[in-house]
Amino acid sequence: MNKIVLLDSNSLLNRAYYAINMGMTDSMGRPTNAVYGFTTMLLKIINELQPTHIVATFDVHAPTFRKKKCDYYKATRKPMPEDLRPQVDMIKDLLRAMSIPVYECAGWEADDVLGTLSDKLDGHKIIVTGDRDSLQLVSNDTTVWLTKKGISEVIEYTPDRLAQDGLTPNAIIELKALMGDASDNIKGAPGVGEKTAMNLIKEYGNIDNIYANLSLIKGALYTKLADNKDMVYESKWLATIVKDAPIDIDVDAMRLRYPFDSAVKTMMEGLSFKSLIGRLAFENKHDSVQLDRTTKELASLDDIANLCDGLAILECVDGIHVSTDGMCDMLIKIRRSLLDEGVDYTEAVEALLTKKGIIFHDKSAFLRKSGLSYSYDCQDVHIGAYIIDSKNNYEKFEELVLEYGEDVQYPAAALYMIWQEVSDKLKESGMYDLYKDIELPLADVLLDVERVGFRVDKDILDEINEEYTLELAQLTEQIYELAGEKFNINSPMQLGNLLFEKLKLPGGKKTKTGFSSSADILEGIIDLHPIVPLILKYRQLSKLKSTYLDGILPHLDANLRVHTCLKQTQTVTGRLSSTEPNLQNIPVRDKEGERIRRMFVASEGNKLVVADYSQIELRLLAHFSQDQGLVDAYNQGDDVHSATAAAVNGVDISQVTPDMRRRAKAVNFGIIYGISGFGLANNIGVSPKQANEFIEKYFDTYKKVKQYMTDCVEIAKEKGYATTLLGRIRKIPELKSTNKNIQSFGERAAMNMPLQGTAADIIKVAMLKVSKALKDNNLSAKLILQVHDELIVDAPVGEVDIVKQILSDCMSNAVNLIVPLVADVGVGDSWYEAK
DNA sequence: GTGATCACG
DNA sequence: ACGTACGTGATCACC
Repeated sequence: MNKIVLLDSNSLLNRAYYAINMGMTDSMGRPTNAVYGFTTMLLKIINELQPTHIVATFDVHAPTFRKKKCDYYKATRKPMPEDLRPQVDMIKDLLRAMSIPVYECAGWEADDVLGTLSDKLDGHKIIVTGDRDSLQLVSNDTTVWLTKKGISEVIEYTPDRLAQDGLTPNAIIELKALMGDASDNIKGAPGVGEKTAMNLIKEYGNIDNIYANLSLIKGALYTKLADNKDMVYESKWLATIVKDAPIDIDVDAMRLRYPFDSAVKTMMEGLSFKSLIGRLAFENKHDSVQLDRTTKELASLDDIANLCDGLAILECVDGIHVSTDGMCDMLIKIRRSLLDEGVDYTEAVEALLTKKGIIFHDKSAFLRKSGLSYSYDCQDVHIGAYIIDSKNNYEKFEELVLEYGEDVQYPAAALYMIWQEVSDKLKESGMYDLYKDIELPLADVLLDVERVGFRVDKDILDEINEEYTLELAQLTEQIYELAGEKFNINSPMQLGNLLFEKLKLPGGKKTKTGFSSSADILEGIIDLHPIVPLILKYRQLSKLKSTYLDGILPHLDANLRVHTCLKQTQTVTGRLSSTEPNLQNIPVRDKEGERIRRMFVASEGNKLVVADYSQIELRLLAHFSQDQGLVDAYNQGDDVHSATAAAVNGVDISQVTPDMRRRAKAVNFGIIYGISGFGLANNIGVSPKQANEFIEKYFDTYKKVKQYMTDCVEIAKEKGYATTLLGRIRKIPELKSTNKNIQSFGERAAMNMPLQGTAADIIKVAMLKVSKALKDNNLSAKLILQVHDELIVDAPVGEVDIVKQILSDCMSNAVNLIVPLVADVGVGDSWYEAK
């Protein structure tokens, strides 16, 4: 059966244009970012879908015959950005060279052309687009590849996939008719948003049925629907993609001619698409380049295994085939030759994995996607390159290759060359040990942590959710009542207008978009109007609900565990980051935080053992500065904030008032962040003048701290980077900026990096020690999370005591400082109880 | 996509 | 006279 890909070219170019903004140009300096993104997508399509036919559709910008529909659209459509327009012609030229026909129809939207093609063509049609509207074209023989996150990922929509979201192709139209779409100038029923529309469609199925049963609908919604019936029907007409645009269809012309003609290669060379050329196949190759051993046709598993000894290229396996996404033609050739021989691909991959000395681009990503484990000696250039320059995160192999100036056409060779350069740089900069002894083994620990996951008590979650839902409904009503109107409380703009214009509360402008309604502003006017505290409470609950209740639910697995992704190459300071979901920002501070943390529980029959470093960054400050006052305070086991307050105010530690301690604590934090009078003032609510006095007194008390801070900045300026205890560097080019703000930022970063970065180093060492100790003692307790200065272990009740000991020892002895490194340990059934 | 807001260390 | 605390990620509204 024919497999026909229909490209929604304008939509894809638009997505690509915004997704790739690193100033790509061709040899003549013309921007090529959108063309590049589009071509990448085309490559992905060819590799993954292996279509028999491809056709591209475009919008026409100067239609000769206007259908009424266009008049609606043109009113609001944003003009195409200046540096995107010329790229439309570039891609059309490229498509022509590829013999991919271009369909466009004056007076009709590209959507309509897509609709017509998908309706008239026989076979399996796949529409590739970034526009959700096309989902209405999904059918038994038409699927939609919808781009996500720019263009790097796609979701394939089939009728079944739509049903998962509670949708049907027709429902897409009905929804849009109800809620409208500002970008297409479709009005819908004003006041009906996504939620209401979804509920209506769930209940009644379609608009006709809604209006047939209108009497069942009560209140404001009835009025909104009744008053706008005509508009809703007009919107539906506008939202419906037509399937009979007047176009001549020539199926044969759409047949994919791949490998492409060498003209395509020439053209891509002109566009400077070096990396893409290596991943596409061309006919009539008259390469002057000598093929090396990495690109020759491979015949057997032995060949692969031999070749990959010490030189391999694994990034992404899903199920039974190695994806070539981000990878090389060598793998394509391996696949082809193996398939020709009838060899099982899993076997081939496993054969590769018996080899030691493999160089991975990104081992973690590979193992994550494949579900495999790999514990032999290996190297990882993604991690290596991150350590060399933590600002860059080369998640895509091509980006890494581009950065290191290698040739993507021979990816295995490129990877090998990059590894050579990375390891040289690591050794030169004294960071090879950090790489080899800490970061590389840590990657395996992190993967284990992810795979074990954190148990969530769904009953508690549901209970809190129910309660919040109720309370939010009540708050909403009260807020509307006090405001005298309904509005979207979640909209900072609408809220600002209400508070500061309608209610004329003081607070004025603060952001460039309008009034600021942030919590600290609202706190300042909390007594001036009864609506303010209600809004604060609403904000709090809706934040908690959307992020930590509704936001966690989709991440629960069948065993009610969440598996966060701990990224090792994300932050500039060396910290980890946690995503999908972020388990490093689970609320803790007040009563509601307590309730949320009660959801996070130990496995059946287990306890959570939680250990966190006590003031690790401040202890590091004492260590680095060697300030006697600070060092003594820690060695004597004093409460350091109180000791600071006493020293700064010149009183005995017993005379320190809570307020003095609070301010001293704020100054201590300020020091860690690279103090500024303004910042401190903002934080503790005093005048900048007063704040500056605090700082002055602090530095007077801890003279060597001041010296240390000054030295940090000076050394960083001289070297261009700041360092940590274990030699990790953070490049700080901002220090060279002529813009004073940017330079000041660089200075604060230079003061902060040794503290925050060293703390990150230390807990990484502790994690390795803990992980090893748990294994060495044959414990089934598992490390399940790190939150910057805190480690969480899920341990059988019988192992709790030894785990407490292990955590405390490993953390305290991770490194040797001139002050004690203390870790407090707690045990409980939930995260809350254990802290 | 960007900005505002707010959750954490 | 400027604008600023350091490091993250998720959600929402808006363009």
